Formats: sequence, C-alpha cells, structure tokens
Amino acid sequence: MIDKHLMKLRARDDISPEEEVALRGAIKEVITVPADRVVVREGEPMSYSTILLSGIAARRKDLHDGRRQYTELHVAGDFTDLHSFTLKRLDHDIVALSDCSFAAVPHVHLKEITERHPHLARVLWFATNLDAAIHRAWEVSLGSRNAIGRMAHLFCEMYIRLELVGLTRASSYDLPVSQQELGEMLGMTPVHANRTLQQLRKQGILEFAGGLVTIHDVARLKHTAEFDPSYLYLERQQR
Amino acid sequence: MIDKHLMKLRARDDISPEEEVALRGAIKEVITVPADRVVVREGEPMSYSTILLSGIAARRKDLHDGRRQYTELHVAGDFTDLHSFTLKRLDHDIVALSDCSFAAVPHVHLKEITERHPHLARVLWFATNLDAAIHRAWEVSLGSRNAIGRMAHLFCEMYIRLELVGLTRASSYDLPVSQQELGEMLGMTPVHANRTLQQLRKQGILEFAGGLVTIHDVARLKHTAEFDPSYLYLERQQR
DNA sequence: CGAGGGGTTGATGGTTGTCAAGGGCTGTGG
DNA sequence: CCACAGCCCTTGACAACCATCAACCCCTCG
Repeated sequence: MIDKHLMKLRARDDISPEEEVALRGAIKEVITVPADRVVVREGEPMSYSTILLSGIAARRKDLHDGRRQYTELHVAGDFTDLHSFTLKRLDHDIVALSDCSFAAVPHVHLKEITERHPHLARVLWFATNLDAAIHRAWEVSLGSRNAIGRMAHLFCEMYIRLELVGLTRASSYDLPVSQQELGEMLGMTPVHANRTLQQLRKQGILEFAGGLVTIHDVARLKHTAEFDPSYLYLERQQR
Repeated sequence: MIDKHLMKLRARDDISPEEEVALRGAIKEVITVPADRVVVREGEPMSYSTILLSGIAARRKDLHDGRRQYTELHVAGDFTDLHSFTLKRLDHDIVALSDCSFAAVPHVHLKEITERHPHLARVLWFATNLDAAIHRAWEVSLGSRNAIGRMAHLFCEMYIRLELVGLTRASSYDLPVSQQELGEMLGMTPVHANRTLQQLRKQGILEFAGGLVTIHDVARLKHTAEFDPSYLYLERQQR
C-alpha cells in the first residue's frame, strides 16, 4: 500500500525490515477523496498525518479576496502533511487536485517511531526538509524567473518527481490541473498561463492539454527552466 | 550563549533541564563571521549545523547569471542550517548580512539527541518545519502580492521575529541590509525597491534608512501586508 | 583626491494583468 | 433529442506594474 512511499525513502537511504514493519504498522486507515476537495483545512487541529497513495494533491494558501497561491505539489508516495506532526495545525490547506487516496498515520504512532526508531525518524525528518527545499526552489522561480521560465521549471520538477515513483511514460505524464490552477501555482493569471503554454508549444518544447504533459525537447525545456535538480536530493545518503 | 535559542524554543514548548544540558553540551565551538561573507556554500558536505547567536544571516540561492533570490532571513536564536543535519549538504548558500556569530553543533551530537532525547528532537524538527512555513509565506508574497505588499510583509515578519528574542525597540529595529539586498529578497530590482520604500514613507507607514526600520503606523503596515502571523506558530504547544 | 558603493531620479519599454467576448465541450433536464 | 448552463480554453485591446538604462548625488575610505 505504501510501496511508493517506501520506494521513495529507499531511493535516498536504507530502510531496515524492522523500520518497514514499524511504518506499515503505523497506518490506521485509508481515506479516499474526490478531485477538487479540501483534505485538510488551514488551522484545523491535527492528530494524524497522511501519505498520498495515488493522485495529485497540493498545499495551497488562500488570501482573503480569493487570490490563491499553491506552494507545493504532491505525488504518490509523498508524506503530504508529515509536518503537521510537529506543527499540530497547518498554515495552509491540503487539497486533492485529482481523485486521491491517502493512508492516515496517527501522530501517536509517529511519536513512537521517534522514540523507538530514531534512524527512521531522521529519514522522515529528511522528507520534511526536502519539502522545504522544494519551497525554496519555488521561491526562486516566483521571485526571479519570468513566466515561461517558471512554467518550464514546474514541468521539469514534476517530470523528475513522477519518474522517481514510476508515473511517467517515455516523454509524457499526467498533470490533471486546469490552466487556472497552473496560474495559481506560478503566480500568474490564467490568461497569461494560457499564453505561456502557447509559447512553449510554438517553440516545440512541450505541450499541455487535457491534463497531459508531453515533452518534445527535454534539453530546451531544462534550458529555459535553468533547471538544476540538486535541490531534489536524488543521491543516496551513506548511513 | 544559546540563551536566545532556548528562549525561542521555550516560547513554543517545554524544554527540561536535562534537554537544556544536552543541547548546551552539543556545542563544539563559536564561529564569528564578518558581514557579507558566505558562511556555508551550496553543495559543500556538512558535518555540523549552526545556531545564530548574534547578527542577521540569510539563505540565498544564486542563479548562473548573477541574479539572486534570498529565501529566508535568520535572526539571533535561529538554528540557521539545522536542515543540513538530515540533508548533509545544502541547496543554497548561508550568508552573513551583518557581522555574525554562530555556535557550531556537530551532527554526531544531533544524532545522539535523536537517540537519547526524542522530545528535544521533535522540538528541533518543529524548528525546521517552521522554516518551511516561512518559505511558504514568502512564496505567497512573491507569487501573489505587488511590490508594496511584499515589502510590508517582510517588515511585519521581521518585526515579530525580532521581538520574540527582544531585539526590537518600541517601534523600530535594525535590519542591516542594502536596498539591493532588499530587492533580492522581494523579487524586484533595487530601483524598484527604492521607489517602494518611498511609497511606504510618503504614506506615513514606515521608514527604512541606514539599516534602521522605523514603523510609524503598525495597523496600516499590517493592512498593506495582509499580514496574518499564524504561520509563525507563536502559540505554545501542550506537551 | 579619486574610486567605489549605496541611494535617488527620470525616461522609456517590456512583461504581465485586466476586461471583455466568444468557442468548444460536457452534463442535465425538459 | 435538443436547449441550455457551466466550465475551460482562447483571443484581442488596453492599462498597470515593474525592469532597464543612464545619470547624478552623497558618503566613506584608501
């Protein structure tokens, strides 16, 4: 059930059989959520965290006047709101962008893991620090890149993150979001998101239609994104 | 020496005398760094983390062509690069914006803390998740606010964070950065940072000169920033 | 005394937002 | 079966925000 999560942890560190048992045993139930539903609402007291089993979810902060800013996307295998374990409430919403299923892990069990399996706890801590690294990469995009650069960077990031859990085909992958949502991720209006996608298409770099991303020229995509994957910490750690 | 750090931890959770001893004992040495120096360079293998004792430091990501984006500021008492404990190398530079002093905490000692003091480990984990929350707030600013809103938000955040460690006067505080650097934090050119500061001054909201921030109208500052401090998790946790 | 860094100002242009309108598709109900 | 609403995508005209370039000032420091 949490195979994709374990796959992702093991891509970066060793997980012993005992640790795997502890993690699998920490799951209480599975939750399914339809697309466009808020899974966790900002401020709500949390007593469990969720691992995304399937679908695309996201962290989103809403401003008072309807403006929204997505701060991170989540793919299958991500411990979506592990940070609620220490924060106890979230400063943002967790939303399902497509139909999603989650494994719920009660915080009491996570507390036990920190007490009995310190190495596993450090691996989970790493996972939350990786989320922070992704936030930083988005800050750079939002602060320093123009529209086409921001969009190219997002498509690069998602390609690598989905590939890591086997959710890409040769040069395409599913990203079931509207152009409106794309704009809310990239700090631009839906109108400008549309025009930026047209630019990418006309330049023969990439196509995005109906929630399907098709990459035509990886090299130029990376180049327009100024993409450097080191922030995703893909290398293995030595224990 | 790390009194400000303990003050900050204790603002949010209980720290027992034994935990305090463990943390104080984990410090190996004190490092002093002059202003405008890189403290930790991106990619460099890390074997210790640093607590900022005095001064203003920052996380900064550099692009190839000289553009730069600051992703977070650090004030005295912050565990500046605690995330390098699990990441082993950083995806960004740590820089001293003013003269700074740091306490170096070897990762081996942090590992011991995770093994012998799981509650303290969770409190430190919380601290890295708080950094992520600050990143998210910056993403919202960079993605969804105009220049004056972004600048007001930064000055609000720094006021609260400095107040928490007793580094503000009635309505002013030190922020020893140039307008160039301000621009690199807020995703704008130094010229536009200058004009935005003039707007804030002309509206009687705030003055910034010579590294000194003087707030004239807190209410209007918060309003133009659309400031909601909940992302700073200032409330105490029950254990 | 000259160099250099930081701050300030003005003129101009480009990127992106805003507003408005229309097209295609899907689902639903008469 | 068709009418219609509603959502998403697309396009055009225009305006606002912010970047760029260039010049000048002030201060500090060698």
